[in-house]
Amino acid sequence: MLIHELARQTGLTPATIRYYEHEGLLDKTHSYRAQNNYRHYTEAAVERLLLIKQGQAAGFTLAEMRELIDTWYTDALTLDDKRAIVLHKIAELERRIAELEAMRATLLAKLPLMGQVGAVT
Amino acid sequence: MLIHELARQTGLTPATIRYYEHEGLLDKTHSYRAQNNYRHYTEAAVERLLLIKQGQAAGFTLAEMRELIDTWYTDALTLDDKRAIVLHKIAELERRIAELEAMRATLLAKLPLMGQVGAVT
DNA sequence: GTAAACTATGAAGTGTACTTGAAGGTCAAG
DNA sequence: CTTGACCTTCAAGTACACTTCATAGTTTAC
Repeated sequence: MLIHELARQTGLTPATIRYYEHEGLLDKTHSYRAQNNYRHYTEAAVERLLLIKQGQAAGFTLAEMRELIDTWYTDALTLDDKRAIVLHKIAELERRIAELEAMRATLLAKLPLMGQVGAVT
Repeated sequence: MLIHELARQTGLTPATIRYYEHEGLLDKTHSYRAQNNYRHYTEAAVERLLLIKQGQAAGFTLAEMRELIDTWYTDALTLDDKRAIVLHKIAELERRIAELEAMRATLLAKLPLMGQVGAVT
């Protein structure tokens, strides 16, 4: 598929996809160039971009997502090391979930006080 | 207290606190200027900054935090309107928590597959 | 009375993640 | 055979949240 179609399927823009490629988040397994120099994408590109998008929504930077994906493909780590890295990322997510829940609790706690003098700092 | 002490108590830097003031996140109820032009802060400043910090950790922008805090102090909204705005923010937080949990589920699902050919997109 | 450690301002620089613009090549439809 | 909708690259611009720098005034300790 062409970049326009990939953009449609992922909810990104063609410019963002080119930017991600430039940042090393996509590689030759996701696209090839046709004779006219147009990028053609595989289904793997859709899944990779959706994974990156989900990571972004979860607060990971592009660099973090690239590192995470890279651990999958490196030969410099054992399978157990790779699993440990992913488990570490999961723990990070759980810490963040706890932070959001703390903020939620803070807002809930302030809710009944709203409007009172000095209730909100 | 001076800016250095406020920074210590909040985990921010003096520069960041001045920046927040410049961005309208602190006002005269949080500090006054001494004769030497030094800022002196009240305890309210500590709580305000910790609230902002918590909001930041939860993914809210400074502009969002300022808006949220402003709803507390405006006279242009009824108490019910204010509560509705805060409830809306809480709903936003819950959507974000769901996104983080989705990412967590994605990573957990990939965990047992790691190292297998084509397992990770 | 001077050195260290604070305070101030304003402007410029940094990193992340894009977005926009310029200038041009390609392709399908009528 | 031209119009419109794609595609290309590269450079510059934008928004956010700071950080750093330059310059200068103030306060505390010895």
